[in-house]
Amino acid sequence: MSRSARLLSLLESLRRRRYSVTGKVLAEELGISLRSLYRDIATLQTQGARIDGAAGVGFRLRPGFLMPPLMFSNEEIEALVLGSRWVADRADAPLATAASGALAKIASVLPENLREDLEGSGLVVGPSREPKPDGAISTAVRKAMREEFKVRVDYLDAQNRKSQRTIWPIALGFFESIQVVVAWCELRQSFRHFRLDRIGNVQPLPTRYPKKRRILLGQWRASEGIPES
Amino acid sequence: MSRSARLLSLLESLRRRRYSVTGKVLAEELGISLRSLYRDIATLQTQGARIDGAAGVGFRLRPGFLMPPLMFSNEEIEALVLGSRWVADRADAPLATAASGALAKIASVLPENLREDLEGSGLVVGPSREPKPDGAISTAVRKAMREEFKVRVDYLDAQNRKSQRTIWPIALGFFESIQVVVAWCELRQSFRHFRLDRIGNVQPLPTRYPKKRRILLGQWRASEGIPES
DNA sequence: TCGCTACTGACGGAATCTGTCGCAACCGGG
DNA sequence: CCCGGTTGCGACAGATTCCGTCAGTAGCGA
Repeated sequence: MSRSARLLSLLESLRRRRYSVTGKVLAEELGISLRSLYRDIATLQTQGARIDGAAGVGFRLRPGFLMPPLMFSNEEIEALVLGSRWVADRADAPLATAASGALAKIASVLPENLREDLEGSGLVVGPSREPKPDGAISTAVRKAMREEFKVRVDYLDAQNRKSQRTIWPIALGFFESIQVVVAWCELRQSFRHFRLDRIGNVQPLPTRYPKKRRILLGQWRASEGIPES
Repeated sequence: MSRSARLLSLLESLRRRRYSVTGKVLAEELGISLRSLYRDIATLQTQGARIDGAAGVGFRLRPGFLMPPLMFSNEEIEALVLGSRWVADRADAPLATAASGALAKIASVLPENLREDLEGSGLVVGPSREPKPDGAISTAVRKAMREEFKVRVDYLDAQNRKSQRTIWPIALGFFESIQVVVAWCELRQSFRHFRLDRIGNVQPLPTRYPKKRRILLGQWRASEGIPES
């Protein structure tokens, strides 16, 4: 690989990661020595890329870019198509529609050859075995999450006890056949998760919850020991 | 000026002009010889830049090398993030990397407020229960599909009989825990599907298969009664 | 304090780049 | 049909850059 190609791919590697990467990892990824990596970083910096390097932590590309990114590779197109097909198959109707809408927008900026890749992609998703869960609940929960509003739900717990709770939904997890909403539960005053198929009814409340969802998400991650993805 | 810096500014020069420029002009602008300019153009082309050069006319950068800004709805962003996370979790390593790469590229052409939606998306994919299948086989099959090449595989059928077949892979299906490749089997002279975890070895052949993959895909769909997605 | 990591400098051998020359192929206009 | 302008390619020798290794400094977090 030529050096200039390598610089571009280094930029991509940095762009891809939202948090710090150590030089050693990058060097291995590119197949060069650590010393050369530092030289490459220096080169990019002199050309205008804003790269933070902190000792003991790693490198990070600050948003604010030297160049608009290059066009998608055909593998990236494949990944997007496959992912969208999965969403179209597994998620509730509005989200499924959004998935194909997003794909259409991407297609419209693609050069001819890549558009062919997109349209003729051979990566398909097998149909889900389980029947689709109630889409209305999923849609309502996502809406509340997006806008950071509280909702009131009728819930049936694992022991089949009914309860009614006010929760602050902060994440929605997709598993093989079920979906689980992670939320702060006002009743229990702690983070809980609720299977979507055990929620009988969702009533959106007009009250915003008092913290940023991102903050809550971070706290939940910390409490469960889940690293930043 | 280092060569890599020069390549970037050559790209800028080409992008700035809507119509053809002669090599001589570009060479003078960059302060290099004509021969070196041709070499630089060739380098950019091998790196994916689509540059038309017509004798007697000049060079021109065709659109589609750099990504234009994109606009999505919040729901479309959510769909893309969710889909990409699923791919990043379930597919083989290169495809998983491509998924996050695509997302990063999308992020960098998004306006600020939408970028926040992308980074703070609360839609997550539960970890797969099954161990990941052998990524090398999946990668090799995808490559053959993309380039329409035949491959030779060692296969263990449902009755545990070993066989070696030359197949034309045309599609790869992702199911809950397994992946299945759909292919034309030269041995059986018909479309067959092969579980990826029962393929012991994949040997890429240097021969292209004689029909377009899209045509074969259509024939297979017809033979199975699957509608166009 | 310790471990990890970002940085920098120097050096010699390897790899790449550069300009020059020559030549073929192609386009448009005379 | 020819001719000037242009892209494109190969070869070559000298200049330049690049690379890995070794050594050392310094900052961050625990």
